[in-house]
Amino acid sequence: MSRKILVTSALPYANGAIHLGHLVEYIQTDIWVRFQKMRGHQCWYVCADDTHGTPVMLRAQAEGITPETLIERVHGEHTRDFAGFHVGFDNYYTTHSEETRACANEIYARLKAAGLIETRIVEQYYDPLKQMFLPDRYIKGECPKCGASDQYGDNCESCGSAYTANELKNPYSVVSGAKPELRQSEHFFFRLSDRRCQGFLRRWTQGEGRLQNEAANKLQEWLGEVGENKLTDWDISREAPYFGFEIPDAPGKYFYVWLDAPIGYMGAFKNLCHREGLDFDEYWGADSSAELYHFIGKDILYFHALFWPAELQHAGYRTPSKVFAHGFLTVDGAKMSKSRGTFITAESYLAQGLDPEWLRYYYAAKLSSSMEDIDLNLDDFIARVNADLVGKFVNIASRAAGFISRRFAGQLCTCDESLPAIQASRDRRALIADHYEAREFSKAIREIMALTDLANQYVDSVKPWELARQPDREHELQAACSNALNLFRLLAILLKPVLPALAAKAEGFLNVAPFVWEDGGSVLAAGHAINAYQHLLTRVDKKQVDRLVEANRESLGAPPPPAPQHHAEQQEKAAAVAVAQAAVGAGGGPHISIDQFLTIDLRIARIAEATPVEGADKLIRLLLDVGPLGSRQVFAGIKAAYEPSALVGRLTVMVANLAPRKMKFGMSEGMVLAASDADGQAPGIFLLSADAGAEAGMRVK
RNA sequence: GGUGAUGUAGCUCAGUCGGUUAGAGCGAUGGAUUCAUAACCCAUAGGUCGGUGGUUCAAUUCCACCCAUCACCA
Repeated sequence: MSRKILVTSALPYANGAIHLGHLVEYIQTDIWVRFQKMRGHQCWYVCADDTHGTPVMLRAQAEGITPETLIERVHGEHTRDFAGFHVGFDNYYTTHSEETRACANEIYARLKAAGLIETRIVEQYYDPLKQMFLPDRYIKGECPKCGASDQYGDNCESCGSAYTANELKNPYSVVSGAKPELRQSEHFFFRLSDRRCQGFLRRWTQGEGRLQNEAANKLQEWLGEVGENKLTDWDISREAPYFGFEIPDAPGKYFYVWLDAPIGYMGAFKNLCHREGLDFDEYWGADSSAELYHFIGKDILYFHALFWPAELQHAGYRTPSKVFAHGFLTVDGAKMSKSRGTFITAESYLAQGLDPEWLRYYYAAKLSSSMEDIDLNLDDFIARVNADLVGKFVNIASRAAGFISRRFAGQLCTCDESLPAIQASRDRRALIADHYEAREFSKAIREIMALTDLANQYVDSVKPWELARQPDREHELQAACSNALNLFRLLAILLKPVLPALAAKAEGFLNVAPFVWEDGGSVLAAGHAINAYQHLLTRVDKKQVDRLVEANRESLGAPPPPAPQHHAEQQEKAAAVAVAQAAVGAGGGPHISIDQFLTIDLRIARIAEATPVEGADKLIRLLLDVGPLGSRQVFAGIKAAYEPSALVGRLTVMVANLAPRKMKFGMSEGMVLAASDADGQAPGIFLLSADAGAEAGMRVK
């Protein structure tokens, strides 16, 4: 029975290059789609560039071109990169399209009619020179807590504290350098907190198989307990100037980029419908019986499992059948890093001459249905691709083809279907199909490689090279090689979703029509003639990988990389975080200047009160007397080592300018210093003391 | 601080609804072989299953705590 399936991958932002992190998702999706198509289902795979928003607008200005020119260029780059990795979209479109605009307007109008759009006054910074409202990450200033300069509008790289842009001291616009002013404007909100949305989402998110268990649990957390409503309304509008869709009944206001991004799925499909003569409503109508799947990264689960289904539901469309979230990519166990050269773009991978199917295979061998991160271990990548694909899989064809071509004019004889290796391939087909269907690609690969081992063992057991020396055993030789090539064919069919180009070469070599899944149930007929064998796949050379890393390495001091695989405006924030982490990274590493040290305001503090904290195992609430600085409440995780009453009256050292932190139990306004052995070799926590004569409030330096 | 995930051989990972000697592939070592891009085949070595306690006749598997990494929340 043929299914009607529509599949999407998340839309990459039109402001940057595709890199290996992105490719996890597109390759995962593509493998799944190719599998569905091989099985004869009607499966459409659409995606698009996510083109709107402030970053695209500003980047275009910086380059002196229009946003339209920028996104057109990036669309070309993305299309090229995806094609290079054999990602077979049926349509790779753009959100900057009339189809997407029409869908966005329609959804907005319906939500408004349903009473789910609300107007509110929002106060935010405005750049008077540039004449635009500034997103938090386009404002810099001095940290309100530690005074560090050049900090972003949402948190401080220096002390790590979080705050709002309005709290920054001496703020300035990153765009123009001007001092921003606070201005009010009217924004539109999607009322996610509405009873209808909440009720619907509680049911929807718990739907059978709708989300991975881990994701469903996370959603449960976001939704809160029954009766409690933790959802907050979503600001979906932005003021001009903004690159995006103007809201129909609100001149000068635009849809926030994240509103029209998922709607881009519909726009891309609508465009495909036009081209292929498909019925849009058959896939998106409220009563659609087609299947709709979104592959996404775990970072955008919130948008796809809350906003998006709630929007669709209340705008009268069908909601997604399932949302598949995957984890992030690490390289050699760490976040991708430009300074280490592990922030590798798709373009450079291809330009350095690496085979895209090596990466497809490696990812497949690592991917499961869970949201766990996957690691690209470069040494393992080389070893695994070479051993599995070249040493085992391709080797089967290579070791049998020569005899068939030279001795039998390319002709095969009857395949022995009772052979254990052939039987095993047959027996495992259904299981492997289940693994593909369930996105358990690593399990599928494990099974296929076990079959590949069987095939090589078979060849070894019949020893064609010995048969070849015995003239009276010609037929045995032909039979052995025919069996081997049939085994190769069966394996190539099983691997085709992962290795489409290699499968195509195999089809050419075996002189057969493009494989479909059902072909795995048959063997090549006696008398079938194959073509001459040519190498199907080369080995990965470690030097190539080294060169790739070198080509992607940026010298220290270069601007921080965008976040590994985040989307749209989230990129900016992650970049700031990355810098903060790099600063503290190399344990014990770089020196700091005396000035940097002096930014930490250490003070002698007298413990005025010390009480246990109800509900916390490790915390003691301290009230510290800091002399002229007054008194501070600090929560310290030292309960394991100290009895609260024993602390009262003693002097210790505190960080007085640490950003206050709102904790479950109240504000913590600093921290006290204590020693402990990070390795746990010498257990215990040891609070610092001051020698006699020190007084509360004295500076420590 | 809370919640969750992860932590199994040098590497990448399975697995254990508690039960005799914990598995695979790669890598290493030894052997065999030469059809195949020195690939393949056979064999061997290598793990106190993150740590400490507890429950149990029995725990890597269950529970508690701790450590490390990551994520989310506040």
